[in-house]
Amino acid sequence: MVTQTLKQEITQLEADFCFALSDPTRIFILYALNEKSFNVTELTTELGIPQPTTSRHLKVLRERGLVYTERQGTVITYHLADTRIIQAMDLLRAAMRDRLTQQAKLVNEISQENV
Amino acid sequence: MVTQTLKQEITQLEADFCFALSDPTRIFILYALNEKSFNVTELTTELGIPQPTTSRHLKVLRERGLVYTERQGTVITYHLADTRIIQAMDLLRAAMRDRLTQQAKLVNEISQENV
DNA sequence: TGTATATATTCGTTCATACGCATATAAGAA
DNA sequence: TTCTTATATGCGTATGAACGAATATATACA
Repeated sequence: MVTQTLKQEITQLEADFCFALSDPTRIFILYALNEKSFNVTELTTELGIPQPTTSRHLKVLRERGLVYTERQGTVITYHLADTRIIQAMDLLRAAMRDRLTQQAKLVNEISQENV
Repeated sequence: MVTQTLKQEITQLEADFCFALSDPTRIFILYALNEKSFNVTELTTELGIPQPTTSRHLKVLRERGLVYTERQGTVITYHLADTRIIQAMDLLRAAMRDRLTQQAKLVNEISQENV
């Protein structure tokens, strides 16, 4: 079936995309790039990590199309490819926040019952 | 600095959340649960994978709060915890789709130039 | 050409995940 | 209790990612 294969391809792509988002450093980079574009050295300073590490994370984001680059001489500036990525992250964060609040409420209720 | 630590904690949580989304099978499960709730056996049939595999994926989703469960006798029904997860995925898919379209356009233009 | 700066890659190691397979646990029914 | 069905977990293995450290590549400039 084509449909089945297509479905698998899409979810695979989606998983690839999400994988890029599954690292704190990369999330941080994306939020930073949402504010303004940065080059590798600037990002390295912002993150306080070794430059090779920054480059490697950027490679992951670049290869999967979450960021794109622009070269000016030796300096390569990284840009956020699509603001919907941040919008998606914001939605997830909102869902996450509500879950934590709800959990806290539950814990509270249980400790009340045990008084 | 508290702010720095807090920021790290949030991005870590966010990464955890995104990690749950970084597997095709789990994405498939979430879309399925967005249509209606399923128990483990039903999902196993839907996915065409071994039952232990389904259970393990569900565990990942459950532990990170993307789904929740309800027990009726021996049957455990899984529910999507928050529809914003699907909304976020839809945003990412839209961004992904546009990126692929744009790539295809570029490839096209390049092959035109070479005629 | 050589040098300096910016960025990317390689290598080796460590750690985490996914999966198949077998098995364990949980709940209901006989 | 035993049996059956539903779900979860343990074990061993293979694969993949992250990272530190060193090094390679690329561009500009003298």
